[in-house]
Parts: sequence; structure tokens; C-alpha cells
Amino acid sequence: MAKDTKERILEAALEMFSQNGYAGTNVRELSASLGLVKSGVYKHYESKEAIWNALLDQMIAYYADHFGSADHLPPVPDSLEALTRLTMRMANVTVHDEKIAMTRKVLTLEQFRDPRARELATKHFLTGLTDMFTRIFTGMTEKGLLKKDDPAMLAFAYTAPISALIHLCDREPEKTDEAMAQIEAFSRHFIKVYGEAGHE
Amino acid sequence: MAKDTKERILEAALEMFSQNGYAGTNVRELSASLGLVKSGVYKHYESKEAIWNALLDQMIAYYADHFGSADHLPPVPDSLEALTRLTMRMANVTVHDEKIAMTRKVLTLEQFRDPRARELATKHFLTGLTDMFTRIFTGMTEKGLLKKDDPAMLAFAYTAPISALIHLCDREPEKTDEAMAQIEAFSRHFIKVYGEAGHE
DNA sequence: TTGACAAGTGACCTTTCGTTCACTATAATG
DNA sequence: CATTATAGTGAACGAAAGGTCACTTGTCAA
Repeated sequence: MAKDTKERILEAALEMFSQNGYAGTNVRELSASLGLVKSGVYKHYESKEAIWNALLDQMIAYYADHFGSADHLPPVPDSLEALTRLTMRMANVTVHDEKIAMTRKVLTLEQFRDPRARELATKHFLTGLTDMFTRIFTGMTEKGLLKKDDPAMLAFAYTAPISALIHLCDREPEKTDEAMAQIEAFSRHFIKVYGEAGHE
Repeated sequence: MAKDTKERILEAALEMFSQNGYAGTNVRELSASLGLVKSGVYKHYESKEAIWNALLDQMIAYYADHFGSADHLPPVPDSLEALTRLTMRMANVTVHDEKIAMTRKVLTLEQFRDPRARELATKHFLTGLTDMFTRIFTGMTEKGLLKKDDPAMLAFAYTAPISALIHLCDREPEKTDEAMAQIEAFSRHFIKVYGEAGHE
């Protein structure tokens, strides 16, 4: 029945680690949030560190599954307006999906302590988005939607500001709406600058 | 003689908090790193939290002194090349100055726990740089160096990618050189796009 | 010289932490 | 039906945490 307790522990750990960090989380509270007593957790994981490692394993696997392979690339937008729509859809998901948001927070808090967290943090915050949009912009340039330029540089210039605003949402959730509007404004500004005339 | 022990405690706290976070730091180690025993620390601060608050006070005051007022604005560059030089000078200072780098790390680690850290983090990571370059770009546009555009949007588009690379240096110091080169490349790309022709 | 005070020590206290273990309840298995 | 594995309990343990206190030492002013 409670066969998925092991899984529920990871969910609770993600929640607590993302709020208080690894060092700031204690096994008592973690167990209590699942309605069991702390020794019960040790039936599923041999230590607090084992929970952390299992959680990281899961986050790494999840990232590889959902963002790592070229299969899951969104279709290349066939208009400049579609680029903004795609961007807003992705931004909304990544900010409002609690699991993804908590993953970002955990990586933020543990990036200086755990080498695997560090590596995954760079993917989440920088290279992942850049790589993805490098492909998208390559496709859009081939379609004649964007002026000819280095797609990797364009992707970096496009995704880094958006990433900064996503971090702002994590830090100050009450500014989420404002940040989303800024992302949209930035996307349109980007299009005005780099979009090929005739496709506005 | 050891009148500045109170100050040295804050320095040690900055170092330890920036590496292990507040929760991951203990007063024993902190004291030991100063060559004294933990009860000695309590002669200067009444609690671990008091140390944290004093450190935050200092960081907030430092920021207000050095980046908060319009007095300390760097002079508006009088050429596009000078913008890149200014940018590289600032990036090098901010990455290589250990105190500033540790401050960023602390704010990164404690932004979700302490409201004042959260506020200062947003200044350090986002609004501070944007505001500063908004003024710079306004001046450069008036000088005819930049194409007419919304200076705040330009500043955001310019500083956010640079900020992302500075975070990368904090996270993966071995990539510092590469990141610096990327900052310079990005700056030149930005100038190519937004610079007024005739000033390249 | 003395007295007061600030800085630092070391022993100690309390609480909380992560972890262990003997035990119980339950449900599947032979 | 007997058995065995699994999930969960509650008490207990040792280590480490933050913090207190009586005491020493050195400095300086009266």
C-alpha cells in the first residue's frame, strides 16, 4: 500500500530542501510532514545524505529525460510572434510548475556544496536554455525569420535575461506577474532588433 | 589591540556563510578560524543570529555606499570601445574581489530565508546593474553613440547576460577565464547591434 | 597602587540532531 | 495455517549544536 513512501519521502525532501537547504532541514520535520515518525524514514533510506543523493539522482534523470535529448525540442516557431508565444508558454510552465521551481531553488542553495548540484545548476540556469534556443534560432534563421547572426550568441542574449527574471520569480514570488510582463516585453524587443523585416 | 575582533568575526562569518550557508556554519569552527574559543565570540555578539544580522547590516551599508548613490556612477563612456573596457573592468573587479564574490554567494544561499537578504540579492543580481546601465546608456544615446531605444530595456538586455556569467564564475571558478572572454564577446556583439554606425 | 573593565578561557548546560534497535502490526507467501 | 518480509513505532544513544558562567589576564584611568 504505502509502497510509494520512498517516493513521497523524496517529494517532501524536495520541498524542505528547497526552502531551508540541506543543512537547514532535519529528518524529524521531514518525517512529520509525511505523517510518520522519523525512524520510519530510515526504513527507506539509510541516511539523510542518501535521501539527498537519491533526490539528486532523480533531478538529474528528470532533466536528461525532459530537456537533455534533442527529441523534446519544441517545434521551430514559424513566425516571430510564435517565438514570443513559445517563450511565454515555457516561462509560465517553468515558473508555475512547483516541482521545477523547487528544483531550481534546491540547485541554487546547494550549488556550492555538491559537485553534481553545481553541474546541474549550470545546465538549468545557463547552458540548457542556451543550447535549446541555439537550435531554435538556427532553424528560424534558415526560415528567414531572423537576421543572419551567430545563433549561439543570439540564444545567449535571449535566454539569459529571461533566466534572470525566472530567478526573480523564485526569489520574490509576488513579482511574478510583473516579471512575466517583462519577459514578454523583452521578447518583443528582441524580435524588433533581430527579426527579419517583413515578418513582424 | 584586538579591538577589531568584532570586525574580524564578521570577516570570518562572511567566509564561512558564503561557503556553507548560515545553517551549515557552526560557531565553534568560526571561532577556531580566528584562533579563539567559541565563548570568546559571545563577548562580541550575543548569538549566531546577531552575527548574521550584523553581517547583513554591513553588506547593506556597503552596497548603499558603493553602488547606491548616483555619485559613484562611472563616467559615461565616450566611445563604444570604451563601453567594453568599462564593462571588463567592472566584471573583473566584481569576480576577483573576494569580498564582493563572497557577498554574492551569501546572498545566493540565504535569499529564500531572510527578507533583507532577498531584497539585497535582487539589487546585486538584477536592479542594481540595470539601473546603473540605464543611466550610462541614456548618456551614450545623448552622445549619439547608441541608436535611439528604451535605455532601461537596453540596460536589462546588456547586464542580465553578464550577470549570468558572473554567477557562473561563482559556481565554477575554473571557468572564470572562459566566462570573461564570453563577456567581452557579448559586449562587442551588443555594440555591433545597438551601436550607432560611424563609432565602431 | 588599586580598581574597573574588556577580552578571552574552559568547563558545563540544554537542546537538537542523525541514527539505531527491539518491537508491533499487516499483508503477502508457501 | 504458519511463516516471513515489510512498514512503521517509540525509546534511547552519542555527537554536535548554541549558549552560559565563573574565572583569569592584561590595560588603563583615577
